Amino acid sequence: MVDEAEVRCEQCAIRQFNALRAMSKEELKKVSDSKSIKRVKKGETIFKEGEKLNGVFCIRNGVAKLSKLSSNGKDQIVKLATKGNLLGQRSVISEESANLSAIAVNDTQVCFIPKEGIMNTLNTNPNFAVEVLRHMAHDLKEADDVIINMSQKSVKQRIAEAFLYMQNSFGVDHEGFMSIALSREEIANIVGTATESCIRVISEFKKDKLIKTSGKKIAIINEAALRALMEK
Amino acid sequence: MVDEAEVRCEQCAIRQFNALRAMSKEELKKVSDSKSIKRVKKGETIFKEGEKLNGVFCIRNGVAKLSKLSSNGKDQIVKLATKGNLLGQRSVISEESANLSAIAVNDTQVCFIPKEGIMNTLNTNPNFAVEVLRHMAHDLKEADDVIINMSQKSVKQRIAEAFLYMQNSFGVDHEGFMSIALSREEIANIVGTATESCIRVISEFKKDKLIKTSGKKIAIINEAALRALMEK
DNA sequence: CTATAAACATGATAAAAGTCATATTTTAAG
DNA sequence: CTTAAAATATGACTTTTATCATGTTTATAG
Repeated sequence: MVDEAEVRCEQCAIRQFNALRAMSKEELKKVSDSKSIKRVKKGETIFKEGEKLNGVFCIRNGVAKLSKLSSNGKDQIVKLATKGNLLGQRSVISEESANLSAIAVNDTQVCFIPKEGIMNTLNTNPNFAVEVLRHMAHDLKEADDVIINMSQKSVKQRIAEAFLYMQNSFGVDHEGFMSIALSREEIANIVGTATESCIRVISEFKKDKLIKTSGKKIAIINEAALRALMEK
Repeated sequence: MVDEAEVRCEQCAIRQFNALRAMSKEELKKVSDSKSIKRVKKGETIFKEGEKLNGVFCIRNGVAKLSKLSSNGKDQIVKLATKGNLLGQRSVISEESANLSAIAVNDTQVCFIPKEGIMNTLNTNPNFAVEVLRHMAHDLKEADDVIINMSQKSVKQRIAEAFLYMQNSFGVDHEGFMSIALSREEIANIVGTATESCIRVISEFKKDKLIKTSGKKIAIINEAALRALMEK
């Protein structure tokens, strides 16, 4: 990770996507003074599970995966985070070490915000606290839904859902390929299956003309069918 | 559900287990004036997924299951809630309809607290907001861990873990049987498997002398082995 | 550009889990 | 107490998914 300092939070449009929008001008100024920007290259770690975090990370651009090592030695990706998402909030608030690791999926810029600015504002500005709460409530709902999917849907359905989610969250390029390009192994780690199983399903989807691929890039070509398959 | 009113929140020891502990005397008084106590019999619904909630439910005693219907028609139990847990918080805060249903696992008493008391306090008392946040952060961590278990562990491991969790959270009676007695189907719905598969694993656990049963009641007789199996 | 590793792909097989059928036991209603 | 319904149990079989082996393609370092 490389440090630098260039943009002021007050001018930063990205904060509209997260709870920082509820901070006052003065609070934001303090945060901005204390923050630092870091460049994280693809595959580099932003923080590791078990680590004590001294602040939160706001993603300026790029995508990070939040994952945890299971006792069977496999990594499970719990969530993909992108522009505007705050990482490490949960750990800072509950004053526990990080439950998940955050690793850059592609080259990424993050702002590191020391926890003091966050905690002080939390304890004095109810608007901010409620806004953080709203985001956490949303995350919790999403997590509950992932539990349902993991336990009740087949690997094929989960991969279909993952593709629809990725397309919806990260968009497509001019040729229709999804902007986010994950390895087969990463996709397997999102849906919680073996890499080979994941590859097999992708091959099947290609054969059935639900998707097409070009290297790591994937394009959905029959969204309706993929959606039907997902819902079964 | 039957309504009544008898106990004051100010005198209620249960609030020490949840975010209401961070309310001031006056705030608590208001909540207490507006709350109502309801008795919910085993199997009765406290609220259903999709319902708009006008407040939160604080469990006085008994156990409730929080579940959601999957598109394949099966119920997935996401969480068991017991004395002191607040239900419906997430929906009230994010002003969305309930994502989960809450159903009494045994005869239960809950206090219904209209959302106004909660939201007003949230918007004016940062201590309370932070306390709610802390609880939600904890729930989120738990949910993430459930995702890992669901995707990476076998049915046998998940059932072993469920038993250890149940014993730890709800305790045992004088004969060593767990105080909470779930049906095989409910256990299956917690670990996300077919009822028959769940029954088979329980039979195997009995044969291997890891547990013993008496009707619905289950007692762990070899915790160490169960724990080893869970971690694999 | 070439060597080497990593990622992708696919077959063969095994293991895990689901489904369907059918008893047996337990529980609850009358 | 009896009877019907629900829950538990188990066998037989199918489907899904994991694992291991091996080949092919694609990326990357030098």
